[in-house]
Amino acid sequence: MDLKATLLLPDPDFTIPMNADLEAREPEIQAKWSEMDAYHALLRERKDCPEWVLHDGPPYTNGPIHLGTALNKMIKDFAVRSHSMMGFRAPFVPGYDNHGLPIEQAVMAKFAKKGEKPSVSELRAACREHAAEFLHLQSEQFQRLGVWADWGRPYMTMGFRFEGEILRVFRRLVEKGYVFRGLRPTLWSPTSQTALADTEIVYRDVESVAITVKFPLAQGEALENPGNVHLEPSPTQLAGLKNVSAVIWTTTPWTIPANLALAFHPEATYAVVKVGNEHWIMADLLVDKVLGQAGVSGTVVTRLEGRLFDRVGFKHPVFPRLSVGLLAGHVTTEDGTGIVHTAPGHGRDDFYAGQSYGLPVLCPVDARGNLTEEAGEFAGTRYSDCDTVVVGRLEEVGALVHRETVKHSYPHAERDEKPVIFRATEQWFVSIDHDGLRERMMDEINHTVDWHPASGRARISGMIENRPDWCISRQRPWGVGIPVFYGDQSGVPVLDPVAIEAVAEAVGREGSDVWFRKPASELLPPGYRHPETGETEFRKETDVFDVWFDSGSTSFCVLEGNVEPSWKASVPADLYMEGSDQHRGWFNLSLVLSTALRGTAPYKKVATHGFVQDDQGRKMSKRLGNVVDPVEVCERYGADVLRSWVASVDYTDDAPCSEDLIKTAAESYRSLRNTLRFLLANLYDFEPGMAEVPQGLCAWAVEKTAEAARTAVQAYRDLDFKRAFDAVHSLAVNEISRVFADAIKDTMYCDAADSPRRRGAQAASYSILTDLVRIIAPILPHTAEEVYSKIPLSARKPSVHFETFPDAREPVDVTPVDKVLACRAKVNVLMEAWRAESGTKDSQDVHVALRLPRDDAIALRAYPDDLAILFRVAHIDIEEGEWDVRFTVSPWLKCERSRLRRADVAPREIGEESVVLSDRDFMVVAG
RNA sequence: GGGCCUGUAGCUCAGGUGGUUAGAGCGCACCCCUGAUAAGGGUGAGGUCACCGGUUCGAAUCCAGUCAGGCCCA
Repeated sequence: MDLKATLLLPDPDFTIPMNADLEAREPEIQAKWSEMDAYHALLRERKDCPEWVLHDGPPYTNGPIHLGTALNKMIKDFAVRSHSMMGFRAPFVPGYDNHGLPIEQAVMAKFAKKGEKPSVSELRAACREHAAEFLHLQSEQFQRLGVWADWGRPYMTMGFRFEGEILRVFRRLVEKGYVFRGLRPTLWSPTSQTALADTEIVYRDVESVAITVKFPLAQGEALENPGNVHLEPSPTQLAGLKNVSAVIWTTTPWTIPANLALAFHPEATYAVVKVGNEHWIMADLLVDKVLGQAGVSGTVVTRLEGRLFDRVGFKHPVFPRLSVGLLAGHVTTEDGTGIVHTAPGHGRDDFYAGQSYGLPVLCPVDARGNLTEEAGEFAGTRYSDCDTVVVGRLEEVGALVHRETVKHSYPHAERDEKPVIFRATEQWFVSIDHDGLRERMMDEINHTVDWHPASGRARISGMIENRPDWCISRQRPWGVGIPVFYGDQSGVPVLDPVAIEAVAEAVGREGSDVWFRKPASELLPPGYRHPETGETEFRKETDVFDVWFDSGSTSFCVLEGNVEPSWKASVPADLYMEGSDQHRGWFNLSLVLSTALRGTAPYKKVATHGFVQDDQGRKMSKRLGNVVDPVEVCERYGADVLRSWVASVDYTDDAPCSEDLIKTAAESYRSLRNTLRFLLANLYDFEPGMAEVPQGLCAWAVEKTAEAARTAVQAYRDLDFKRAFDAVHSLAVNEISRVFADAIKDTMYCDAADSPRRRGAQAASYSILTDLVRIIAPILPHTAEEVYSKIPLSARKPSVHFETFPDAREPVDVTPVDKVLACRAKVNVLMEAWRAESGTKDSQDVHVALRLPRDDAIALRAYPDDLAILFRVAHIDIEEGEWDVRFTVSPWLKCERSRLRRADVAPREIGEESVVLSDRDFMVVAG
């Protein structure tokens, strides 16, 4: 007879297919989600729940997504989905960062290709279009990853209302007195009279005049002290020495008139060299080189540490002015003299070094590159002519040690290939020390905000402690115009909240183009008068905001709901989650604006992730050909496989990825999927409530699942997705597949359909499956949904993602079964050896005579299920005593139906046929 | 050059307050099953815990340094 037909085998049509075919299946599932508007439906489902807000940091819309942006959005999705399943109402509004130089340059390149020179408004329109194009592409790509978010209403920094709200953030800063105008060195093109960004610079080799110059030690004469710097006495080592000078070297003689300081390295050793009747100070390591170039000889009189020159007064070689000694880390002893001529108006290092000593930003060079009145006797000289004028004067006063011509690389403007200069220009700043802002930020960092990993605190506090005032102005066209008017005659800026609000309204309505399009008279309230000068004619600021001002404002523009009411969420947000580079970026500037205006950080917790590398720890780059494209992975393997990869790495560190690692992730995904498939395949004739979970192995498996669920939920709470996934995967492989699934097969297939034992095993499978599917849902949302849709549930939500995690129950003591399994492992090792020796292939043919200590024997005897099934053998005898195992080949017949050897297996008559069956199988078949 | 971080089996990762033969999953090898079958089960081989010192009765674990890598800055 056809015994196979009498078996209750798993139904392959009922369960999920083994071949996941995710690349086709996932888009179908996603289509269902968008059909039911799952994101909003879930928020409605949780409308009375406590809120948990992850505020999205906006990616820049200058290209398609890459693995890094994908990883970022996926772990955010893990966090949002898991918190929703913890019972929170967890909205997620995705955002995009649209303004800024990279887009502008990409667009300029397009124009250049066509040989066109766009006007500002044409350029801005093209930038907007470019940003919108990639915004839409990124949105599609993020959705393909399975990320749930308010995709229909994302925030974008170029949105009209968003732009208007940025201006209101500025207005509030002005009201509180944080905004000021100051000088700062920028790369400046004297030929086109404009500031340039770093990326618009190319470096070319040029020949420059390099000079070595002496700055005499100040000897108490009356000198102008530009920053009113508190001076320290000169080092005792110099006492009694005559004609002492610090020696510097520079390739920009035109910056000598702007010199305000001499920078020493605190840890370098400096030598005092007697040359004739003079004493020259220079780095010890460079003495030979400097003297050699100058063509003089000298002897080292003494040596001293650089730190001793802190705040020591020197004298400008030409002007009756102090040049103060200061300490700076950027000083090197590799070239020059080890003492750096410092002109805060003409160099970045110089500027910051000067800032920390309170020096003014002296910039005696105008927009065309000519020296100004501030350069005293040099006024009117073109900067490039200083090579002769200034150098000649230095020679005259006897300050010039040496003059040479050097070849070195020097910045040039990309557009006209002409040299550029560092020149301090007027810029807008946000003061970091106004109203104790810096201390208040430090307080938030150290006492209020939670950092994950904990090292984030140290990292950002170092940056906040040392950060200079924030320069928020950029001399660019693609951004939000800084809403400042200048009196047409006086040039006095208007920082008036009323005027700013008027612009904010117009921009919120018509977009930031309006600032560039309309004259001041149409932007200001009718009859507006300059608050200070009373003027009625104005011109507009041409600078735009630093893009970090845009994105730093999101806690106001998005979370406060002023731009879009439905975005309104609790502030501070529960979590910000971005790459660790954002300690300097978004976390930093968001903190500045929020603490200044709101008095608190915008976040309760900050989590950071590392960067994606290849599997050899190298950066991903097109050149190395080691780039993994997330969209391509979705098409070839599926989003859930990519998400498995994410869950397999420690994202707080750099994450390795490669084709091989994706394949590994796919394997681990398949093993989990197969366990789900098996559990589900045996539920085709089951309904919840048919049976309770029986004691023994079933109760054990259910408890192991509950344990894994507890671990996973705690891990989700800790944002430790790897631990959550590991817990589930390890359970599915070790406990469920290897033990439980294997042991219930006989019951499932061979018992009568309604046997209590079979229904009990189904009840256990059902319980395990419904737990598992919820625990994996945040990481494998498509697979969870697919399985969930097929489970014969008593109460069904519209989606598995509307469920909550399994409730934590009291742990059940399953140590008796653990003990049995430990014995099983021990027996397996010995049996493996015996089988090899005896040539017995199948463990199902083996009788085991097991002698073991009392405790173990009790556990085995108390095991309520079939021990032989669990051990995959024909029979087990148990006696107490010293550990010993004997194996023999079973003398019993093999049941033709269940393929088990048992004592009761014998030939039976069924109709005309004789079939070898066990009692159980005979009963089932004979009915 | 500075700040922060990382370096444990072929791969991805675990290894509170230092203490028995350093663990897991994947991969690999061998074997079994062929009623989860482009599946499943059993067993096993793999590690100078980056390197070099130090503290200690004892260090993957603490300290100093070196090397390599990453992010940010200079």
